[in-house]
Amino acid sequence: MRLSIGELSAKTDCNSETIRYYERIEILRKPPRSAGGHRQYDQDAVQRLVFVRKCRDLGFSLDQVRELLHFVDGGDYTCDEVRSMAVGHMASVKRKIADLNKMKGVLSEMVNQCDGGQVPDCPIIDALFESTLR
Amino acid sequence: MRLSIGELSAKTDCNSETIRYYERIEILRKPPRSAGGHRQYDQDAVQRLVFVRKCRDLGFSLDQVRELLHFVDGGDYTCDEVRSMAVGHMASVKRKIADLNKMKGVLSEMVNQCDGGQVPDCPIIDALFESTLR
DNA sequence: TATAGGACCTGTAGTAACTACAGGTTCAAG
DNA sequence: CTTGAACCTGTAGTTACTACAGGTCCTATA
Repeated sequence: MRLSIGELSAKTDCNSETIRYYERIEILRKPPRSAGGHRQYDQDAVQRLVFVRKCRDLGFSLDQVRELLHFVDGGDYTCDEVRSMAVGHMASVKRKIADLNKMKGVLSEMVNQCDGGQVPDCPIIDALFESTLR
Repeated sequence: MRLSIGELSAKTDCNSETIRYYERIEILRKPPRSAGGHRQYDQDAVQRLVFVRKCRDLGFSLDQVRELLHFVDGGDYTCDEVRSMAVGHMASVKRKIADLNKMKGVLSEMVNQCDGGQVPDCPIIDALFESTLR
């Protein structure tokens, strides 16, 4: 059974503009069209888009997704290759978490300095003016 | 003592293109110019840029920075206002951390499923094809 | 003082990953 | 057969920079 772009959109929780965008940048394949030019998707297209969205949800870039799809499409990948991409990505996720934790620490320290009164002179602003970056 | 854009750049670890960009979008003030048209910065400009960079390092958006600078410039702010911005921002940092931790969890689970051998069929890829998003 | 070459100038375009139109066509229900 | 929702293409906007191209200025050295 063929799906319109709107139906695919609903099924994958990915909006139609984004689907067309993915097609344009060759993440998704060009689907067949109806007589009037409307896109018609099959089950494989659903699978592929689910794959893409899941990768995106996990923070992979579209370039990384393209690479993963290339593995899948070619069928010529080894578990090793995929695993090392995943491990590398995990490392970058960990770095981001560490950075954000550092931010959180500084922010909470700043907020704690501040009693939140009505005085027009704020320890948070003062802290932001200090030139000791990080 | 007047600083050239390159000197300001070195002092604040913010590259010259970015400084000009900040001026264009009215985060930094237009500095006076030399006879030949080169920008000349003073100590206040250094302070202001340090403030901006520190905010950015803490993850504030440029719009938020603009708002904070508006407080500072006007002098008509209360600690309450600033504090509530900081608290709001901290909440969004916490959300990001939570999201990334979720990603990390899923990634590490996927990676653990995989022994990283040479077989061309990978549990990570399989997991990415599963339609259960999040 | 002439000159070389680094630093500076403006303006535009590119990046990532979408999103939001405008202006037009097709589809499907009544 | 009509109507209006869904679809089509193509372009431009978003964030926070970065990277030129093509030209001008500044300053240290000969």
